[in-house]
Amino acid sequence: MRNPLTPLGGTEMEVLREVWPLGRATARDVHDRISARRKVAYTTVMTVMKNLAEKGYLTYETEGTAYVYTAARPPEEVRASLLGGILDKVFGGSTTSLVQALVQRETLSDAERAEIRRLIDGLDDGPTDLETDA
Amino acid sequence: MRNPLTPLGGTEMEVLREVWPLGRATARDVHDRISARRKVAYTTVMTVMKNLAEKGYLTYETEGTAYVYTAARPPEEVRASLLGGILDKVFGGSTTSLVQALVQRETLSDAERAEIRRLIDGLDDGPTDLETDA
DNA sequence: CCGGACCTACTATATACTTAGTACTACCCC
DNA sequence: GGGGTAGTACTAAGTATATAGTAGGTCCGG
Repeated sequence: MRNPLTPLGGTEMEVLREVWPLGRATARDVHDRISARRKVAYTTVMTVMKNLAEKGYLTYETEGTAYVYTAARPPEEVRASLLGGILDKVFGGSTTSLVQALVQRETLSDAERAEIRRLIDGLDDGPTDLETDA
Repeated sequence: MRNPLTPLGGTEMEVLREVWPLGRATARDVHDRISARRKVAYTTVMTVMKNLAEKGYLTYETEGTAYVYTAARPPEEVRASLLGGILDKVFGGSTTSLVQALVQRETLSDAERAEIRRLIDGLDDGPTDLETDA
């Protein structure tokens, strides 16, 4: 596809999201986890992970005969950049328009509302917020 | 691709976003507008619009020899559903996580902040139009 | 040292989306 | 009515992603 809406496909994202919490992960690790949800071949997971490495989302080192993968880019960055693409291509860059679509679909709890308010007001940005009303 | 992250590709979205503000649009209308930005064949636009009709995003009626397309689903619904997919597949369903990614990337103006606050609090004054539906 | 377990590499197929060319049709104007 | 204009249908090819099989290597235990 010469002009995708997102730089990653569904399975690629699915794999990434397994690797992230694991820190270090082999194809077997990821396959085990995904298999708990749906049927997928071990080699499929391998191929996807290799592709993700080629795209720069994962790096790997050999450990014995196996490859151990780790995230090459922080999850926050990947998610932010992906969402940025959606923001531009779907919402014409309008942040409020995006948020509107978000609330239109979701019923937010009071806690979520409060959390979101905190986020948009930038009260917790930066790495210097490890306390104060968490 | 058997498992895309979004139900629409980049060009499909681009076309949809031209049709929406037009209300009724022919392939020529859309082609003219997209051509102002980038080079694309008229027939390409035609094909994409036909595909969008097949997918249920557009309907058409003939007017003389030409097809006049209109949106089959309201833009808000399409955007909300697309974003919902992203929310689930990328952010694991966490709304706050998504908003975090949003603010991490964007610097929000005070007006936007206020507008977003209104939105999440469900007051929904209707579109205050910072963007006029792109 | 041989077999099984586990791993990668290579290969292949399917599907979706993008892009565009070519051919044919309808219509209008002179 | 012939030729240009504009439209659609049909066709096709390229690329990305998903999916998975097969072959071959390594290593460990008996």
